[in-house]
Amino acid sequence: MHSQIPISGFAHLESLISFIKSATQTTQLLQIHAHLLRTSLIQQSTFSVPFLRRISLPPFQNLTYSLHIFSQISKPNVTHYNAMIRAYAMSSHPERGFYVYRDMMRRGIRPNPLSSSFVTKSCIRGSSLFRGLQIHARVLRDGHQSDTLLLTALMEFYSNGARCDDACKVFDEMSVRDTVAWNVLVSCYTRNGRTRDALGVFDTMRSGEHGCDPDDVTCLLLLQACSNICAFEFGERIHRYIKDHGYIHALNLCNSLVAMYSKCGQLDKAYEVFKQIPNKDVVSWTAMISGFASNGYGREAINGFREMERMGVSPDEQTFTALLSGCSHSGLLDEGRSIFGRMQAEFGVVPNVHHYGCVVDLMGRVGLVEDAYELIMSMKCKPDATIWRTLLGACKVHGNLTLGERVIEHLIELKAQEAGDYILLLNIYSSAGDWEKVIETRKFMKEKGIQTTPSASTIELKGEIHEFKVDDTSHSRINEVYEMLDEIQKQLKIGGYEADITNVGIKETETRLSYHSEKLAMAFGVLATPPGTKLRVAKDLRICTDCHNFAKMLSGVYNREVIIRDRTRFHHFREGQCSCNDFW
DNA sequence: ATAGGGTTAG
Repeated sequence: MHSQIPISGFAHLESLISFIKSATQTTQLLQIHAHLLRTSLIQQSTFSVPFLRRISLPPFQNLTYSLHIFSQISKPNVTHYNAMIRAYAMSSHPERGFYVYRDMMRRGIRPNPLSSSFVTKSCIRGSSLFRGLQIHARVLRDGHQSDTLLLTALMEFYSNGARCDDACKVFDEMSVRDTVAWNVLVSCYTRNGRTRDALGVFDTMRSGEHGCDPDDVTCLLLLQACSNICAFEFGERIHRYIKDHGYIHALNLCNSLVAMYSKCGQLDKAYEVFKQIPNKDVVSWTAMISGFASNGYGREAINGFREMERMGVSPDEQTFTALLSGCSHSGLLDEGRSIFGRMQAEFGVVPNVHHYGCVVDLMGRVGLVEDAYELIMSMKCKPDATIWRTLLGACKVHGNLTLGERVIEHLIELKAQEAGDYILLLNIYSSAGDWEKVIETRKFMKEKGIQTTPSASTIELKGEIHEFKVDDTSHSRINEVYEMLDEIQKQLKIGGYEADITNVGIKETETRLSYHSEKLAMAFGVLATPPGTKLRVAKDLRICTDCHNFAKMLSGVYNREVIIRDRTRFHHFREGQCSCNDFW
């Protein structure tokens, strides 16, 4: 035995507690356990609760042991129960926390706010909606609705179940809101697709009489939100806030800043932050490489990788995903293949679906669609829907009808076919002139009730985010936008633009042409900004050929730089050209 | 008296 347990006397009891709290080895725990049993101190929650805590939390997390201790306590009180609920909530059987909670009430022990807070956690981890609702009802009945920490847990619960409105309701009814509560609100908004509302919190949380200051976590969450919708100016504001509040030395925030600027198409800004990070880790390097890659600078991504090697930082899975995607976006076939080969041999990174996906994209891009198919079939890991979709996209570009049909079969087998897949197939048929199949597929889609989900595009103007969807008329200046769009179409026609009729997404509605959301966003940009202003649009799906042509023409005719970030990459339009070589 | 929270940084 390395250290001795304090034997007796009141003064020693305190050191016993600290001994429990600092125990790092199982032998120590067993020793303490024996002592607690011998002295019957185990019956006192002062000792048994810290002990339970110690063994149920990392590094031990020994649930069997926790249960054993719990059974040796003759009259467990609330705190004992709480410790057990918590242990279960954090275990791989979170739902058992609820059983303990119920058992506690059966024995006539009233749960306190802390019990409810832990059991809510167990519902979150176990995704048990109904039980969570029961707990909320009980919390209200027990009059615990003024406990900020408990209500925060309940917000998380609703946020986790995609019930954003309920989470907001809990938040609204909170009497005291601290920074953590606000952070949960931000996280709730971003996780449930309400990015603009998330950004709005940055200002609302500071105003009002009980205002809270955003902390490092808030900044991290908001930077993510900015990345999602290309909110560059907003991102800059947060960057300033980070500097002003002394968070600039936090590595996670710096890495997030690099990612945010990259995802807003501002590589220079990303690099500026990147080069000032003193202790760059894998994440920093990967963020930068990924920034180069998605903005179409495949060579720079590869150079970045070399530099990273020189600095002695070892790459991981995600570094290679970034690198390979850079190769595919820039059409660097040989480089991509070489990296793919070195990856496992030199760095011991086993290729995953994403890595294969990039190589498939790379091969598909240069027309090696059959080879890409063979590669997918030879994979050790199970092909996912995305990789099949990548190949389907390549089939569309190269007009490979038979392979396209085979790929759809695989998607059907995975039960993962989406509207977009059929749209691609439709496009393959229509560009091949096979109208019979077009009609057939359309009919099939209608029968199966496959509907196209309207995609959204956002554009930021003076820090304010404007969102557009197809046929969406909710924007306050929508009529002007449509007028402007008609005007632009007219101008572009003079320049030789023609709507791509092989594209199925465009249809006439009763009143006006139906435009893709990115066109609406661009038109709004032209309308609402002075001539020459750069337009930055973010889109949640991939841009289509027609909109791509439209943007190219617009950048020339209107002399505007346009940046569109779609689901997979950036398109920098300038003087009638696009930086990408995405087969358009 | 004892006891609690938010972030998969790429």
